[in-house]
Amino acid sequence: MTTENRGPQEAAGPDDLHLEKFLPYRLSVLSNRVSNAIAQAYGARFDLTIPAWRVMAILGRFPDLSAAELVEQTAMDKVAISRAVSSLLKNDYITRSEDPADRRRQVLNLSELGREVYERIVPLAQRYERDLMASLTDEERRQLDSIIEKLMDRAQAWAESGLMD
Amino acid sequence: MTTENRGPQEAAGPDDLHLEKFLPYRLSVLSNRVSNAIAQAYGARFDLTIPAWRVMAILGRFPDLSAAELVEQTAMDKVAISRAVSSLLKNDYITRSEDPADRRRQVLNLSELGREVYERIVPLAQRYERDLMASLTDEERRQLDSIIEKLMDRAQAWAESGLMD
DNA sequence: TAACATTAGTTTCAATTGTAACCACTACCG
DNA sequence: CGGTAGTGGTTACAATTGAAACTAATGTTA
Repeated sequence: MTTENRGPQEAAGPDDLHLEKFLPYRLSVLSNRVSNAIAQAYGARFDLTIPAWRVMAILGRFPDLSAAELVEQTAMDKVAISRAVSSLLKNDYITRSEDPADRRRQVLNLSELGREVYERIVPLAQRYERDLMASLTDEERRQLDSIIEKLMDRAQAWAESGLMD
Repeated sequence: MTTENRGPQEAAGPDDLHLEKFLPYRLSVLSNRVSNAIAQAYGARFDLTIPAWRVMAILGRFPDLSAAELVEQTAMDKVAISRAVSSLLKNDYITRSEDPADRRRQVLNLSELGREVYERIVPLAQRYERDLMASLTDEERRQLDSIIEKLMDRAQAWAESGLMD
């Protein structure tokens, strides 16, 4: 019932696309598997979505950011940030205060409660990451780091100049 | 106005999470950048969503699959497949015929038109992939391949056994 | 300082996605 | 056979997401 053993019916020519070898596809499957597993772990425990957790993760390291600065840091778009912020406010995980110097700007921070949650999630997230990393050698970890960097730059370049249109 | 030069206000302790170094996060950003860029290229030209294109990519190589077999091949869920299939039928990119041996089962194939589109998209997708790969050395490409394989297996293991709960 | 452009953030509405319930059919078991 | 369990696939409905319009404040120019 699997397609692996359909042998003769396979119709791949030289110009065919082998989805299972196609990097963008593999990245997508890998990324979804990993993110969903982790999100399930903290989502269930603390009522957090992925975007909300990302906002907390950034605010945990960089206090006093505005929504626009979160956009920069997270590569999320401003609507997603706005929604994450309002759900975090509802949970009392963050606080928001006006910047007197620019009354459009809102300064965000983890609340007491938010920091407690943050400090419980961090080790949990790190546990998943360590578990992933444990399947690699030191050497491979270094390689992966530099490879991701390169791919990221390349993909970034596409976005900036309609290069591939 | 960037957060890079906020220097002294950074509050990272030893147990903090450095999102920008956190593998799951980096994978997610990379994967989204890459997939979105490519999807934009073929989506605009041929009115295809990512799931629909994936279905075509598989049918291009493996004719006569059922929806369930597509689920296996693509790691998409059956609702997504069902929707992709119905949109592809609407576009006349695929054909569907009943399996007389099991009347629940529907046999899917690229139509004439679908195959034409497929054959125009394949090189386009490959161009993006090659462009990505071109930023790596041969050695790095091999490394990446094997690293992804390992990470995939690990993440798969999470799903199968509630290992990390 | 009036007019216009820009920036911060939110709201709205439509499209996409995920979960669960559902029909139709086949397989198994007494 | 008749009943029940399992499979293939779709539908329905709720939650998520994205694009664009909008409000409010600041900055800029004449």
